[in-house]
Order: sequence, then structure tokens, then C-alpha cells
Amino acid sequence: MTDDERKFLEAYDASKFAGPLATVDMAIFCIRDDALHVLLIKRGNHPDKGRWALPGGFVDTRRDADTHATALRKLAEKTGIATPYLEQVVTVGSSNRDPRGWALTVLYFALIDHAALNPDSENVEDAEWVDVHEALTRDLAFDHRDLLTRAARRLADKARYSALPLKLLPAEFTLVETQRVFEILLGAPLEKKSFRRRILAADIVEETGRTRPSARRPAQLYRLTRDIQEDFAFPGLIHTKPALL
Amino acid sequence: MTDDERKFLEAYDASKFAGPLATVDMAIFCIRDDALHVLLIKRGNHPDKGRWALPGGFVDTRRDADTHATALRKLAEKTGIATPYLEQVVTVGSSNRDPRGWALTVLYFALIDHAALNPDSENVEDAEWVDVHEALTRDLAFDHRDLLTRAARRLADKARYSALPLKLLPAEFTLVETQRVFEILLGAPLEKKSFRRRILAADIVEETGRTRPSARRPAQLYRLTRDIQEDFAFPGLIHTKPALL
DNA sequence: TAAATAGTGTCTCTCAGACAGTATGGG
DNA sequence: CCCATACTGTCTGAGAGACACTATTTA
Repeated sequence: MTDDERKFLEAYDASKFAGPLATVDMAIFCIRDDALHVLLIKRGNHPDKGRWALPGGFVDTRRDADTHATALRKLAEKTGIATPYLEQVVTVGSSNRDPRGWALTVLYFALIDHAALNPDSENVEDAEWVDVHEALTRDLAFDHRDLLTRAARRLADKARYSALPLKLLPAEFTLVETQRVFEILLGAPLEKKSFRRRILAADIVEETGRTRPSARRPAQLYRLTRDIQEDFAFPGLIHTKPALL
Repeated sequence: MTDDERKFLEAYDASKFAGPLATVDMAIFCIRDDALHVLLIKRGNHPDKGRWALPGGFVDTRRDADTHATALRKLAEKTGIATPYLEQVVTVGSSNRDPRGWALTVLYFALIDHAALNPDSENVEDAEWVDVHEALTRDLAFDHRDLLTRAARRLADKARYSALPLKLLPAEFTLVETQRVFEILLGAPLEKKSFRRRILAADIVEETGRTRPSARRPAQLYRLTRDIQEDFAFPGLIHTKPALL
């Protein structure tokens, strides 16, 4: 850094510029009662007080090293879960989406295993797990209906060409359960043989050799062969029409 | 809106909260000399004065209705092009990417037809079209090397499963040119017959019945059957392994 | 009619879809 | 031994890859 640049930075006062409000919002998804659910929070403050909203809040430039940290902080506050799958969906910033002023929000979605939740957190009055289809019929705060639509569509798209939905399952899962998660996200039944052929060929799951107690023939339990992180490159688990070569 | 809420908003002063700096950066791509190029700007101001950077700037909450408008404004300033293909890539915000403070940038990429550029704009000293591979070897300002990597990867990914690269071509184009664009983006040769079968089956291009003058057999010219916008759902133009069903 | 590029015919092999069939547990 | 659910065998049809072949232009 040159002296010239050092002088410039000393004289620079970022607070002189009226930038937008910066927030992070989250669509936290889990599978529950054979359907995709999302966590909604009842707003306790103005604006839109009393309406249901996606969890979120302002970026805290003192506490959060980056937006990912903001998202993890919010997620831990609401669910107690520290290491979910977290993926940035989109950023929406405009002058009219928040009455407080020009507001910019970075939207994330998180995938969690419903069983990993603390059961105590179920009976909180201002938080509710809601079926995504029902949530989209509610009069959500701000533009959260749009945000939820985008997050849900992203997840459904990824079910088409990646193995990401595995992150909605517990550490050990059966292939029948896995297929069901994909069917829920895709909204269509899948062919059992094809599904199994592909997920096994993809080499992303392995048998544990264990089963869960069952009244019928118990299904083999599987686990991931490696962890799934954002930008992982698993082959998809459903057949998509080949691309335009 | 309730009286209660109105009172809250009147008392609200957004400038009291020290939010992050909010900027928009752009990777503007075109095909040139048989390679993917990106527009770089030499920074005239601190910080990182004199280093090459992606075009971009602060969100102007008075002029820009939303971040898309900021991106279009920047694009028009640098290229004079008003209606490119524009797509949001990612948002990066952290405390250490800009010495002026906690800075959040929304990254877009734009695809333009090189021939649509005003030739005058070629000889500007502080702007340069650079081969993307070369650009990534330069010591770019801030974290723009990371940003450019992400934008270029997104474009390459989309070449795999969408018809988006057609937006790098002029209004009329040949199938051989189209195939070449895909090959540049994918970094691998494609099978001519398969490519043609797929692009024609996709029903996204149609013959114009015209040709360009040529020293050899002239190629048929095609045009898009409909415009490509963000979130369009064209089938891809290359063969991808089917997803995990 | 030669050269060069545009564009096609057609074989093969892979694999998704379909679905009937077998396996394995508890009652 | 019956039932329900887990899991497999196998046929078929679609279509991607490969590549040799034909077509069309100028010189």
C-alpha cells in the first residue's frame, strides 16, 4: 500500500454514503409429514408486525465476518443447528420492498434433517414449521412470498440435476426414503429401479450393513460416502433430457 | 398500514445503522478472436488505483430502483449496450474484501455480441477486452479474480445444460459458429452431428433462408425463435449424464 | 474439377423406463 | 404360510457418439 493510498483511506468515511439497508433472509427447509416444510417466524416488530416471515435480520458488520456468518448466526438462533447445508439463492435489492428504505437482502436456503431439531423448539409461539405450499398461500411480510418461491424453486431444480436432497435426510437413511424425498421435491413419482441404478452408480452412498426395526422386511440403511457442500459436483439423481450438444 | 406502524416509520432513521458498503460488479463477456473475453477497467481512484478490475460501482439509492438497474446503468456507461442478457451470479460480502470497510457486492454477468459494440469504444485507455484465461492471471483489484472465476464458471456450467451461449452470437448466426461458441466455453470439441440434432430438436432456432458471402460453401443463417431471458427453460445443448433418479 | 467447408446417413452401444418377478422380514 | 414391503432381472426403445459420406460453393 502506497502512502497516497494510506492517506486516502484515513480520510475515507464510509458512513457519509447513504447505502441500502443490508439483511440476510433464510428459507430453512426440512421434510416432515411426507411434505417439504419451511420455518416461518411471526414478526414481533414493525414493519409488518404480526405477519409471518422468513427468519432473517440485519448484517451486523461488527459480529459477522461475511454474509455466510450472518446466515449461520440466524440459523443457530432459530434452530440450534450449527452445520447445515447452506446455499445462497439470490440477492434482491430495491427501493420499494421495505418501507424503511432501499433494502437489499441476501437470500439463503438451509436444508436440515427434521429429526436433528430440539423437540423443545417445537412449541414456540412465534415460530412454526409450515408446509411450503401452505406457506405460499399466506400473506407473508415484505416480499417474502417471492423469496420463498425462489428458494423452493431452486431446491426443486437441484433435485433434478444433483444429489442435494440427501441433505434433508438423517445420517442413515434407506433408499426408499431417499426416493420419497425426491418425489416430494419433484412432485412426481419416480421409477424405483431407475432411481436405485443411478444413486448406486453415482457412488455417493454406501451400505452401513444395518437396518431399522420394522414390521415388514426392513430396508438396508445407507450413509453418504462423502459430505455434500455447496458447489459439490455430484451427478444428478434423476434423468434429465441431455443438454444441447 | 396502522397508525402504530406509521409512527414507527416516521421515527425510523436508516442512516443510524452502519450498514455495509453496497456495490454491483459485472463480468461482461463476449466472444472475440475465437476466445471468451471479459471487459476490464483500470481503476482511476483509490483503493487499488491503477489495477485492473471488473466494471462496477456503488448502488445509488436515489437513481437505481433495484440492483438490476444499477447493473444496467454500469453496462450502458461502459459499452453503450442497453438490452444485454443479464444474470445475477452471486453476492459476496465480508469485512476484509475492501479496505474502506465491510463491503457487499452483487455480481452480475452480461453476455453481448461483440459486433454490437461501438468500434470507437475500442481505443479507450482505461478499458480493455481481455481473454478470460489471461485476465485470471492478472493481479486484479480487490477480490475480482474470485468474482471473475465464479462468473466464468457459471457461464461454462450453463453451456452444459442450457442454450444461453446463443446470447453471445449476433442476431443471425450459423450452426457452425454456434457449435464453436459452445466448444470455447466447454473447452472441448463437440460432435457435429449430435450438436445439430439437439439444437434443431430443441426448436429454439429457425432458418432465415439467407447466407453470408463466403469463399466456400456458405452456411445457412439461423435466428432465435424466441428471446432468451434469465430463468428461461431451454433444454441444454450438450449431452449431460442424466440426473440421479 | 479441386479444395474447403457445410451438412447428412446410419450403425452401435448405453441406459432410462417399464414392470414382472423374487427375497425377506413379522405376525 | 400369508402379507407387505424391499429389492432385482430383463426387455425395449430412444438417442448420443462416431465417422464416413454427400452437397455446395468459389476459384
